[in-house]
Amino acid sequence: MLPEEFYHEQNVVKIARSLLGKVLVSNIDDQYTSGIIVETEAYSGQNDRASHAFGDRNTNRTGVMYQPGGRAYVYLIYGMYHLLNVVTNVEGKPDAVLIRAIEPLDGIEHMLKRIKQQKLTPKLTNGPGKLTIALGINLEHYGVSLLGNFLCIEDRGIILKDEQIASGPRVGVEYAAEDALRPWRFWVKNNPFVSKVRGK
DNA sequence: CAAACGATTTTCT
DNA sequence: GAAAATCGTTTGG
Repeated sequence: MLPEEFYHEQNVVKIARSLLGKVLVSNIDDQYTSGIIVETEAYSGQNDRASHAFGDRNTNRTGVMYQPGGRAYVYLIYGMYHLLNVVTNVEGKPDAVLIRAIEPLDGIEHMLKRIKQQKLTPKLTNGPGKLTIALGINLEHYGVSLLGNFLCIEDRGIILKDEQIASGPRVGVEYAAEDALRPWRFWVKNNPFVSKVRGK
């Protein structure tokens, strides 16, 4: 399991890049499931117009981002889907990395059952709203530690070379003015589990 | 207290 | 390509 210090790195973009190839593990409802992280996006605190914490909005919803790194920030989007973020940086610096896609590894049959599918296809986890269903993540896991039983991230020795990693503008943040252009989305090239860009 | 809206996905045409 | 599904958070009166 990754040490607490990993999440305290001050450069959230650096963490987003290095989370690729790590393994996200959930142990929820006595079901052990996991997947390799293949797509992430960095959200950088008060100065990022795309971040929920832009303008120093420390509310009940965004509060966990102000905690020290190493927790999960789970929230509901469009009234139907949960998205999972990894809180980073130190206390008072609301940075987070959105996990957009994973490649299923352990407990695939449990994940298929959760998302009501028969066989393994990229549709299982190739989107931020779907991987949370597959891993059994919901609002009950808002603020849980990534160093605890329910959720954690492991390094299983998967090494990605720079040429296997692509980066570009983030998804769904066109409203964020100049911040929308920042290449803070990272994904593994040619990996079928990376999410498709919406509407194309 | 009421109303609008979003870091998405699926389905239908 | 367009639209619906659906609810906690935010914003305004």
